[in-house]
Amino acid sequence: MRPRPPASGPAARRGRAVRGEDRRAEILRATLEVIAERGYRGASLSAVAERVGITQQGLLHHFPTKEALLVAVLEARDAWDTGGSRERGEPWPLELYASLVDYNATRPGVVQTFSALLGESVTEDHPAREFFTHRYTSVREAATASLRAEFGDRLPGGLTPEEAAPLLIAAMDGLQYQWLLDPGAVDMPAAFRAFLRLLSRAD
Amino acid sequence: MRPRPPASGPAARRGRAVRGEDRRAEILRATLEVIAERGYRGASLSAVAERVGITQQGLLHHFPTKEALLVAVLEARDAWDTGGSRERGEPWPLELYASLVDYNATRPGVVQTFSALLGESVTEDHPAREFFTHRYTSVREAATASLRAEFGDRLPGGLTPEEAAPLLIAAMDGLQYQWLLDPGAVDMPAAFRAFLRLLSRAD
DNA sequence: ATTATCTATAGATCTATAGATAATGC
DNA sequence: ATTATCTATAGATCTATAGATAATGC
Repeated sequence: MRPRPPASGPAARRGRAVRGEDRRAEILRATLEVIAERGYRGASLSAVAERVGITQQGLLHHFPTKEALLVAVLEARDAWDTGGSRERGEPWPLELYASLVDYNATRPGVVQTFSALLGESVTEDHPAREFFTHRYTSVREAATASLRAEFGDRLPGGLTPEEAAPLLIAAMDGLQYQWLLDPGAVDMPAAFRAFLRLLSRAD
Repeated sequence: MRPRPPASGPAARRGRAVRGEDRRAEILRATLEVIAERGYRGASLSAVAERVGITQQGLLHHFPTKEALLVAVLEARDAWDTGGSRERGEPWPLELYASLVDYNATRPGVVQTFSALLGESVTEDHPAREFFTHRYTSVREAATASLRAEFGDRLPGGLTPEEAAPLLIAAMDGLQYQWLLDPGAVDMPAAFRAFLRLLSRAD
């Protein structure tokens, strides 16, 4: 993110060129929307451009290829959940994971974009594959550190932090799919807190 | 599945027409492969046909549309994991879920097909969406029954079977993504058994 | 006679390039 | 002068339909 001139009112007024950074931000937002609706492979540049109000060729002025656009989306969203934003610094307390799930329950669009991309990323040569592979390595490490800070080398349930961390992440991701498919059938935040109780319970 | 004539040796000999049921089975197998590699939206009829050794138009003789092909794949695979095969009858013992995860760890292709479809299914108007929605309802019910059979109305960890069931499914699915992205980093069967210990441990 | 498969092709897309025109900032 | 955007278009696909030909089963 480079510095940019002070905001000059609502961008993208029809028929007027918009400064690069503003336009880029608009495009990234529109891309997130379209990916949520159709996935990356199903997201056409035209659909994104239409939502921004420019032509597909105009869009390619800002991002030279479709893949570059996806990479930019992933970088701009490097803070996806517990992913990038917390590489360094203190480990999150477990309560913060629960808060994150609460927050996600209020923004199905973002969760849907993330879940659609994660699903696609396991297919061959998918441009988000490496991103997600690295992200999960980093997220598991972060969760391990959180669990160790909370419980030391052995959780009340008997697992080590290294054993519990992938499960904590899996529970978050897996619940998201169930919730997206049938929001009325799964109380995602409650289920995740139940999982945390399971981990924490001294009993 | 209708009855079919006894198998007449390796099907699909080049330049020879193959009987309907055999050909259909070949096509479904090839479709599973291509979906694993490219997802459903990325899977072209030509790619499937090429793998079977016929033309794309020849494929459409057996399945009139691409969507009909996907539906047939889903129906043929209605036994996906704990999905369809166990609608009725005795609930599975928990150990059988662990065995299923062990088994899945030996067939990444099937897991990848499933995971790619699940990911796509949360996008709009995806033809597998309804299938997965129903499947998860059924799988949660099955898991609830298993947990109740094993522990009664309260698990050792303090949860009810209804609370624990979505977590059990989420753990399976979530671990699959982590494992597919980085098989060396996640011991999927061990992690899942750790989750079951967490649920079961009386302590 | 029916089933399987092929060739030909329509009609929609899709990504990307080339080059012209318009708007903006110095 | 640079940036943003457009029109035109190439070249690849993609799904699906129409109709011809070949193989199979009765």
